[in-house]
Amino acid sequence: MDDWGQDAQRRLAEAGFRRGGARSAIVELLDRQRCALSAYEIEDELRAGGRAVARASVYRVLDELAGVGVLSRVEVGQDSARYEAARSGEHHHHHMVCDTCGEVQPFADAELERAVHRLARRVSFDVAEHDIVLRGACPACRAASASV
Amino acid sequence: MDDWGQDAQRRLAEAGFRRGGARSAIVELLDRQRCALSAYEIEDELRAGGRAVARASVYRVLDELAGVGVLSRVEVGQDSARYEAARSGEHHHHHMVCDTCGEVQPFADAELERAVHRLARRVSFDVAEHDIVLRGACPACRAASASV
DNA sequence: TTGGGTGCAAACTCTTTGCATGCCC
DNA sequence: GGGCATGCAAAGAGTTTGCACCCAA
Repeated sequence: MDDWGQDAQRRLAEAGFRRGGARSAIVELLDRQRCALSAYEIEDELRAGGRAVARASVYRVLDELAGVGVLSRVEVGQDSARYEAARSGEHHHHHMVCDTCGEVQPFADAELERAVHRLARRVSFDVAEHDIVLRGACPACRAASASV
Repeated sequence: MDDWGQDAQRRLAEAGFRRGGARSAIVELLDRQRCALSAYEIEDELRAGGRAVARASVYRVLDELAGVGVLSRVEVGQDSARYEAARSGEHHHHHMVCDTCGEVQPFADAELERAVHRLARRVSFDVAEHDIVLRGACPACRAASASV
């Protein structure tokens, strides 16, 4: 499961970046996540893990990772942007966001992907990526509002 | 085509809002658009049209319109949020964004909508809305980069 | 030794809030 | 006349930039 981390480090090296402690710490943290984190969450997790990284460095490294194509930036709402490892094929997924509590859950759907790819061939743009966000109520918040 | 504007005004009134010049100017502007505008674009258009509205009022009115359910907030990238009239059924669409020049184009696809609705029944969330963003190169930017 | 990597702080952009004034009802 | 609507300015949140120091190569 740490192949993403190694792949990311390799691509950074190929792009001419040197090694650095802050960058490695961020790559390792992202490699351990199952879903997207915000920049602040990344900063907090790193500090909690005993390897604090300056906020500016967090943003710089995220930008570099996105630049070499191993990081996805996900916009799930009005709040801050989220970032997650862009793993190859089989892990491709999208997100559901709870309007009430803000919880973010990943989901994957082959039929939806097929529809997107068929559509991509018909439109005037050269489509490179796609993001799909479902918004609504998570099970917990739905239960809470139903009981009121 | 101005039924959206009237509908919006009616819903605002039902929600207990009074009438106001700034609000009317914004509703009328949004009613004339074919795709989403940013808050700054709205402010500029209004000033250019001779009915300047303070930035704070733009945001306040957009928030009120979204609150009564007649405005969609669209996140299309790293830049600012965009807003567009949420017209009923037949006008439902999503967006393609050019990574190079930032152009935003609307598109609609029935198959994609069907896939989303089928998916919505299977997931744990109560899905109320969905956003789909395609990113890539618009025809002009693709031509420009191919000729380099 | 040299130049990129990092931390710190300030700047910047977009958005929200506070308060005084003015208009709708 | 009373209270919401608006404008202006300042505050806030998230992100970016400038610069000095440090470390990898």
